[in-house]
Amino acid sequence: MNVLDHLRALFADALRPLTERPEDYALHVRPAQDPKFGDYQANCAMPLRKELGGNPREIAQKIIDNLPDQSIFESIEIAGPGFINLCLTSDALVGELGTLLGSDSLLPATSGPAPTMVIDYSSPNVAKPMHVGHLRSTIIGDALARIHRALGWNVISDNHLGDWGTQFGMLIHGWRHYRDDAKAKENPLAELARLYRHVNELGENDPVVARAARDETVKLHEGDEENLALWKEFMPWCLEDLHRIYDRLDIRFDHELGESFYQPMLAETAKSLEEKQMATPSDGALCVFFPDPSGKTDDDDNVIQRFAPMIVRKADGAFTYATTDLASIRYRVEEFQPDVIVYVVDDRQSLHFQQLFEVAEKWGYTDVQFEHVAFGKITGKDGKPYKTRQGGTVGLEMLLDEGITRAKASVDEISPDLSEEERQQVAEVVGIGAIKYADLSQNRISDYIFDWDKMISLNGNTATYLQYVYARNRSIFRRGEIDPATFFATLPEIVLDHPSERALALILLQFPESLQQAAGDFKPNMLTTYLFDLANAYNGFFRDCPVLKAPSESLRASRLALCELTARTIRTGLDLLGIKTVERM
RNA sequence: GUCCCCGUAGCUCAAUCGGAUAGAGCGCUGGCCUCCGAAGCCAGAGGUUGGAGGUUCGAAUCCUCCCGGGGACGCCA
Repeated sequence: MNVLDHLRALFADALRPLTERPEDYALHVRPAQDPKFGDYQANCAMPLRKELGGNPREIAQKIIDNLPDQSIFESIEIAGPGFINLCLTSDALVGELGTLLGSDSLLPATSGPAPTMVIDYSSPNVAKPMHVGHLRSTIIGDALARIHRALGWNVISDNHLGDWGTQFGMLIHGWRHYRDDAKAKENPLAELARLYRHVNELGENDPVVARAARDETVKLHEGDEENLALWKEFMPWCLEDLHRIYDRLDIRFDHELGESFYQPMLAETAKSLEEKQMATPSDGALCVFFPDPSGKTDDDDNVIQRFAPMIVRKADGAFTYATTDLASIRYRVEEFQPDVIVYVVDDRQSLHFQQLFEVAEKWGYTDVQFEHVAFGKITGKDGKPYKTRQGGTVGLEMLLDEGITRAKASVDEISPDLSEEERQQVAEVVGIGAIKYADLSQNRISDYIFDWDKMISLNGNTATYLQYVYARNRSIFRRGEIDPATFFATLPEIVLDHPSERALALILLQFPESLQQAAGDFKPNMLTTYLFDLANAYNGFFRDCPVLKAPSESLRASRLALCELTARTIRTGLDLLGIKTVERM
């Protein structure tokens, strides 16, 4: 069981006679900020004083007296204005570690019905090369999906592809007029990419071409059979192209329901909004307005609007992405019955989502929680959007290649003893891991400065550092010629005599807490911070406590167990971030 | 003009619904390989958390105002 949850349950019981909201106050139990305060601290007495009055230290004492079971505590002390500092017994820690070591999973079994989450991320436009702008949504979304799954959620990941946009007009126009049959036959995907770039370039200088491409899009949307046939021909090639990149990133989706999927539902969506009198005609378009609830008017006697209107149908009859998003909400709710729908989309679309969620609620979707998980942009060291030296967009594929190339150069230099094949494998794991971790380790809301040297560095809070700690850990088992699977078939007794052993033990038990934190706030950096802290605690242990040369067989086995649990935790934690590990590097 | 996000060490960033003395990395200074991987570890210096008020036992965190940066704002998605 998760230690923190256990302590909170204990304190909730102790608080029950004192307040009507024991669970709320029990949330003030948390890991100690400083080891000198103990392992955990309960900060419930001070806020409770607001409700009960009196002296918070006396309240703290009452809480302690009410604790139903104090056997897991080495000490319980009241400090300062009423902090309750808790120190766990080594027996309690050892017991939990033993359970973990003997279990297949590092995570507590979940109880109760699993909540369902639909998570929408990545969402590139097909038929256009993916670029650096798609990176954050893809990586953060995938990590959040994995973390929630690990915590027992029923997670449905959905890639809301842009597969019905103007790029198809360009492709269709290009296919008709500039196609190279030989190339199209040999590699249709490459030919499509070439045609897209070609028409895009032509259109920038030639209004006639731009117009022709737009007309093809309109024909497609109107259901023109020939254009629809071409669309159906192109789509598998486009998807194949996307999946190749997702494979490299080790990312998969449960669904890829793009704009085209919802296209048949849009008219009905608009109609429903109109019937419910949520949307009204305005200047030929169909709009949802957001009047200020106060009913205040401006100088021209118009009711003040909180936002610009959401346009459901344009004056030319075309539907907008807002309509598509509403249709997708209806579909997702009916199809998956989610408790929450999460959108991992950049921060610039906050207003759109604010409007979308408000309209959805009004439309009747009140039993589902909506979350916009926003993030900032990727910039270069100059703080401007990340571009190539020539000022162009950085392709995602090239970015991955460069990460691997840079990692390969490091590995070649540092580990010449590994075979070329193994160095290449290591480079791929390190390169991709570095790119992902650099993104995930930062508070997602800030802009993030893309810096190759920093992300592949072995110093500091990087994937490479964690992978290195993991590999060093595994080398202990290799050097000792110990196979973990057979060695731990009989569980050794764990002893925590040295402070570094104890510190490592404590943090090992906090892995589930870090996941809950990361999941609760949709902040993967909570998990990266935990893994970095764990790696540092392990380094302290590794420095202070010889493992293979431990003074006794039993201590050796105990320390091997701590190594093994550390390795499992780092491996699992990185896996939940979508990052792989290698046994040697 | 309205609204949203951000402002923390020289630089890049953390900080668990408000908690004890605000923490890391880089860079800087010094120390550690007859010792399980030195791509490493340890120690040190470095702060008026943009500013001013307020709320309270307690504020980087909440409220108000101001300054600075970014972004969004009717027929693109």
